[in-house]
Amino acid sequence: METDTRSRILDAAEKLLMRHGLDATTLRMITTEAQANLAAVNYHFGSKEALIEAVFRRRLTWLNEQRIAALDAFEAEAGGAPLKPRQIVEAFFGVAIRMAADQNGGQTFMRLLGRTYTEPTDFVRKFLAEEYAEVIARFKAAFFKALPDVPQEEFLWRFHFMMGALSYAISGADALRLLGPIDDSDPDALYARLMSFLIGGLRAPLPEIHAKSAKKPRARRAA
Amino acid sequence: METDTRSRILDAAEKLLMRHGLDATTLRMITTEAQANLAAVNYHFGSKEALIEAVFRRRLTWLNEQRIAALDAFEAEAGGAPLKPRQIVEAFFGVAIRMAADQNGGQTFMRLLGRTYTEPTDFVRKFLAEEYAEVIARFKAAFFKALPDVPQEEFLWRFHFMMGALSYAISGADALRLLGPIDDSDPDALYARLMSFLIGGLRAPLPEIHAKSAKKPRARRAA
DNA sequence: GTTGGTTTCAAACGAATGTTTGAATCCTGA
DNA sequence: TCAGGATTCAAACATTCGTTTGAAACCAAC
Repeated sequence: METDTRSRILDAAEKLLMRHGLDATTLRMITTEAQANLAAVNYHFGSKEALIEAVFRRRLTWLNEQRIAALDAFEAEAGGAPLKPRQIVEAFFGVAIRMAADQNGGQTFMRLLGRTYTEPTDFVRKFLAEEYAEVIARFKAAFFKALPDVPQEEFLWRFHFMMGALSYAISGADALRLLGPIDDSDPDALYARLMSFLIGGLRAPLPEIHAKSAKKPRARRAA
Repeated sequence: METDTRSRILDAAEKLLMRHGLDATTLRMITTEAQANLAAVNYHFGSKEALIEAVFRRRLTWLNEQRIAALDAFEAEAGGAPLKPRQIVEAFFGVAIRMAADQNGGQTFMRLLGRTYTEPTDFVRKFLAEEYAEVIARFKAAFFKALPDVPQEEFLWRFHFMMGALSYAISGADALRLLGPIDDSDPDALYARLMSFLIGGLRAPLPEIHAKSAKKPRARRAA
């Protein structure tokens, strides 16, 4: 390829980290795939950890900027009024699912991101928290405003469940093939499927544990 | 401890594999934690891979037997009639969430299982498919019977999403803490929360994509 | 008490890991 | 053209990995 060594290493690392995980991916695998010398990683990035961090930051910063931009657009359109839950879900998860459909590295990265969530190394969790701080705050506020009758703790759990569904939606059909033959080639279909599921879950009737919590007992339906 | 070396190794491996993943967990970490000699793993299990397989089989077989038993009970009670989706969800995910609440190893194992789903090594995927074959077949049949109006492909995706939500529900608050302070100490509450969410997602309105054929669509979409 | 099989132990094995080194090579600006 | 920083390269660095070995320790049966 014509691209420089640094970019080739980032691309190769992204792909191999997605496929084999953070620990099982060796620098020799990466530099071989990138057609670079073994020492190039330490020359360009300093260490393996710094390379991994660069791989994540390269796309994650952009992803969360897109999320915030989408939220900004909806809020400008609404002009002070609470957004519809569907819009907030679209801004957060829709952007992610669309990036996961991008065959030019976006898909690889999103799969890597999904699997990293459940195998957090300390140093990864550290800069992941950094990268997510702002977007989390913005979306929490938007959701709380849009769903005032859903207890905040309940919503946080549902958000967490939604992240899980997203992660599996993106993770590729690896685990899916346990269920049998299935077609995962249509990103538009996946987008529509996930959206329906997420909104169904988000707006499900509240569980019974909130009855004793002295809230409004008749607010059985979310929003 | 009173337990024998073999059991101590299994317990230590389960705990450390959950915390650090399959590759980052070394035999020296395991044998130190188990207060056993390094060679004990190869003596009792033959290899690191065989140990990992033993860790999974020890509890996964039992878990899936419980799932099938729960399904059997519901089906016997229904006597040929289709089950309620809520009952099938309860039999599959409820059993899992209840095992994840068991502080005596069950929680550790379920977290390990959840994270392994998104980091499948070849040999793990192999016996995971074995262990799941029967239970998947049973539950697919039950769901198809209970939800005849949901296209099978759509349901498989929803089942996949539900697995993702379960995985995150179980995975502990590691990723959750990104969202802010939250209480994950009440297993009953978690059970109720997840059930509401799953059933809400499972019964959500179908997405718009089901007009086209299952394979390559000749006409891409209706207008 | 001695035997024979089971289990534990310290030590070492070769292979693979991330990193470092210092010389070669490339490339740009004067 | 040539000097000098940027980049590449082969080789070696010290560790750590999973596994193997052979002797020591344990333990029930006779």
